[in-house]
Amino acid sequence: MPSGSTDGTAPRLEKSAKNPTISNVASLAGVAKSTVSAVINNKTTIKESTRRNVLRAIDELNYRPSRSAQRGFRHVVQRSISLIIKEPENTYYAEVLSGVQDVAMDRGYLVFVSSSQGQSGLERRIVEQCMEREIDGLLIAPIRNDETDLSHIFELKRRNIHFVLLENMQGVPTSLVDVDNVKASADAVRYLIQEGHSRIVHFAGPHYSEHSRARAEGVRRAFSHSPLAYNDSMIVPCGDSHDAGYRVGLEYFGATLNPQERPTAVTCYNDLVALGLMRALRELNISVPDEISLIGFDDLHMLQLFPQQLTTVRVPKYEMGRQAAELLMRDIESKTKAAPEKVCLETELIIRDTTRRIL
Amino acid sequence: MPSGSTDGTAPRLEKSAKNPTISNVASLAGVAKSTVSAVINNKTTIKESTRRNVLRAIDELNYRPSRSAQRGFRHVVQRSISLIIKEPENTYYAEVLSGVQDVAMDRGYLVFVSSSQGQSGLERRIVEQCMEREIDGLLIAPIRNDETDLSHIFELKRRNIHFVLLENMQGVPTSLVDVDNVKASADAVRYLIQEGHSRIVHFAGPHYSEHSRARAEGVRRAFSHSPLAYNDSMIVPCGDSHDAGYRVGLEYFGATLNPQERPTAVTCYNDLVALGLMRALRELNISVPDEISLIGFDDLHMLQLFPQQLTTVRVPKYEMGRQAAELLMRDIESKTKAAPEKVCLETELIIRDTTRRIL
DNA sequence: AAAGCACATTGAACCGGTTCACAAGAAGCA
DNA sequence: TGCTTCTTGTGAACCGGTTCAATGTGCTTT
Repeated sequence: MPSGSTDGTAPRLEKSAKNPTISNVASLAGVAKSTVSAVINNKTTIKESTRRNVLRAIDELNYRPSRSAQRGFRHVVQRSISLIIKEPENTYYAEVLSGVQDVAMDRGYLVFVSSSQGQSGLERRIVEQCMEREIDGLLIAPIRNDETDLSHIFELKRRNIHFVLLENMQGVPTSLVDVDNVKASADAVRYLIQEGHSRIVHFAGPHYSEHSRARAEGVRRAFSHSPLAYNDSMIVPCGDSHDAGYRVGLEYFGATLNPQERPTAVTCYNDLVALGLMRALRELNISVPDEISLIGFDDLHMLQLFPQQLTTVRVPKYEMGRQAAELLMRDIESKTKAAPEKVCLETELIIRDTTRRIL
Repeated sequence: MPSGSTDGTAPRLEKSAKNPTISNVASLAGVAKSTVSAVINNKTTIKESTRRNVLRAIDELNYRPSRSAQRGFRHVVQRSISLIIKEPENTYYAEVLSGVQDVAMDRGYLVFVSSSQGQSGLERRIVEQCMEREIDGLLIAPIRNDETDLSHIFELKRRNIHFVLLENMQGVPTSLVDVDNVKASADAVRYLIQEGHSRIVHFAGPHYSEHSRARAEGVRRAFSHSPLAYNDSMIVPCGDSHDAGYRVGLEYFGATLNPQERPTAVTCYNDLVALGLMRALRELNISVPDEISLIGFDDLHMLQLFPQQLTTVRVPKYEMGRQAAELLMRDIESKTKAAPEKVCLETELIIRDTTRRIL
């Protein structure tokens, strides 16, 4: 009996807008599910007329096979990880990604990159989405590190999903790859002090970010180890974008144009802020480094493009990506649960053209 | 009988390294699969002792639920799309992503970004990986547009998977969002000719890229509509990175230091190349724009950061991202197959500080 | 006409979870 | 003791595909 009801189940073709299944196609074409499956998978045993018949039914229903059922649940090693970055416009993450991707490719993994756009709500949604999928592990550059809701992170732990952080999160005992931000920032300030600067300020990043707090803490620490006095007005709230650096720079230095009062040196949360600030100072006709010395943080690859070479703290971004990916994959591939591992990489202060000795 | 074999199936616990399933856990704990499922999903109807017993078994086997079977195949709207970019270090894509993400968020979609790192083999692998997953559609900035193997693209069509290109691919009839690169490039050259330049060259991008070929073609076209003669040496093979612009610039202008012979203006494949070239010219002590006028392409947001403002062709990157995402989502959500749609956005030549009138 | 064979198609079992009606045992109550 | 109610756990059915042994059909061959 070549036509009629196919399987035991008789999935009638509802005219509603639900997504069609292989059974709908089979019943419309008057064949068995397995025949439809064979057509879809280009098996050679299908008669041309049957194939056309089935294809017509597929087309009529606009059928698309569900990928979640595709492999019959056979245990497929998916070999993919997801990297969650904060901000794609910061090429910092492009350099990290490069390291991640190199390791991943070597080991046959694919890397998905999602941007949380600096919004922690988005970070949560991305993490949740990753949990829904067959993703073997996550690398996360977390946005917040304060007392806000970290439940998505704990959910990852509860579900035994592997992840490695690219920035410390207090109270989350997990693997981590980072640099010693406090020390690196303190080194930069100490250098300025050595060079004779005494009026130094720090253009700080977002208050909720761990990197930002650590770098501000570094400034404090450098002063406390020096004869100079520290006070809180040395930390200027700014942000993490070049736009923030530009706007805050314009406002801050536009207000005190008297060279006797204003700082002689600024350390910045990151290179982008420093570049934005440089632009503001250029507009205000304040010379760098003659009137103000400037230090960035990260040593972005693109600094090379600028005519004036920024003094900055080099962060081994590519290497961080590599090591984080390696850590993650070791976790994924070891069948036993490994203890969280913290990797701390070295930074280096790169002296270039935006700092000058005073007196 | 509270303990013993559970279901009809008796999945014995192999000591091999295979991934454990919920049945293995159930049989080890001596309960039904459904009980294990209830524990995993934090149902309240489970006695504390049972819960602990099951959790112990889960822990012992190091069990992780398979996410592909998680939702019982109920028709879940995944609502996620994947954006495949060429090169993360080019902030061009960060701006496109921004537009994509804004539309996607509005509509409840999540965006995965993958970088093909300029390697077409990687692009293929990423596309294949996306096909394996529950991804509703793809936005692709294709690397190559020559006669190489495009089977992964055709496979997408065959499988009825929605995708929109961000750069034309010959012979692939599909939806597309782009600008008129030929016209935009010709406009730039025409402007230079109007300003009195006659020795103009174009630093071209990779030969296999459609954008690159279209922009070179624009140069040709501008000359053919002018009294000046075109010849092929006006197209200088370069690349798409600032590094390429720098190296080729050093070589090209290092070779002909005589100002009488060398070009007075250069149009570049993109802004990155132009910035790299500017750096090379700076090192060669050739003044921009006094000795050489320079035009970029893209109008990257980060151009603002530079002391010298680059004249360039503005490409509406954010808008391209928005429109491509909207096109894709319309495709995804319409049950019927829509005809491919080509969207062509407007460009604008932005005159800034790197071009000058001659004579 | 019977046997043999290739080809095309089928249907049941399966993948690894979730769901839910129902059952068994304990506790409460008359 | 008998009846109801509550708590806890069960097992079959199901999700949407794939797989493969078995079956049916038509064509040759003997």
